[in-house]
Amino acid sequence: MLSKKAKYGLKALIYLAKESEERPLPVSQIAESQKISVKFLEAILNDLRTGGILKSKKGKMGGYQLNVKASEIKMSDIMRLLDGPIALLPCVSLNFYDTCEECLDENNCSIRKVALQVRDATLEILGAATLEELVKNEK
Amino acid sequence: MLSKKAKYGLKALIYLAKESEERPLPVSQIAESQKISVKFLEAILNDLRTGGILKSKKGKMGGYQLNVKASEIKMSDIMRLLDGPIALLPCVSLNFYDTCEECLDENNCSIRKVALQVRDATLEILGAATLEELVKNEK
DNA sequence: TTTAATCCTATAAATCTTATAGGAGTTAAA
DNA sequence: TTTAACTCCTATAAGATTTATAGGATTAAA
Repeated sequence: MLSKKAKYGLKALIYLAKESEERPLPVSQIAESQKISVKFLEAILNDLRTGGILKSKKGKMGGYQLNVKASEIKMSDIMRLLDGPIALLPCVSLNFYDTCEECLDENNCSIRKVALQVRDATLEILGAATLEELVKNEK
Repeated sequence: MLSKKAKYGLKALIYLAKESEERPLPVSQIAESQKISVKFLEAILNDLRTGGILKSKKGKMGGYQLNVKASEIKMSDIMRLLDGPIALLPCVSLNFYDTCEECLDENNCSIRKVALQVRDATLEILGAATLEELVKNEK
């Protein structure tokens, strides 16, 4: 399940992609429009900045805006930054690979093989779902 | 990510499907073979029994065994029983449907549309991954 | 009657999620 | 040059979930 953090982040990014052409938008405005706690959203947008998806401008008239084109931001990128791994198992994660501590034989694990298929299918869909697409599909 | 509970449950079921023809196996034996805490596994197998996947025999010489054929137990069934919803959002869950509390307009949510695609793709794979298949693919 | 099981309830440690609070630093505008 | 409106950083904490552990009631075979 997506965490609230990820959902809030996604909604905020969709709002940003829709509303902002050039000027940055303050957290307070985004939070109000999406009914999100300002302080919580502040932390989320900061994570997205650290992750390279947003850029910020400090001080009065400052705020956040996209750091790259909406067509280049994948839903999988956003989810990874805010929720961590997408895969069902660490041993099939592309970006957060780790062994399963309780695994007795990784090369020969049938659960792993299924998790690999799920990962590939999921990433294909989440990769096609760019922020641009998400905005388009929001009527 | 799969929880340890789900991983343990899956491993235990694979072991049960492989080892047991007719007689039930005690939790202690399964736990030892898979290096799982006996008490924890006890709770897990009980959940699987309540969910209809396992049946149990009490008392001496008792234990757990499959309640239905391995070919009829899907990985998605097991995951639902032990970890709950498979979908990314409650609003696209088949078995645990609920509205997203923070959602302002469900019918018009582009995140939801993607989550729906992911759900369908995931369930297709997890549905094809029956316990029988999992056992086969364990070399 | 003993032994080996499941099954049930309670408790708890650890970790993760979802925040809240306060203030330091930065910048535009008055 | 002061004020107002921002981001950014750290700390704290409540609540939920995960991952167990403990003890004993109940059941059934030997």
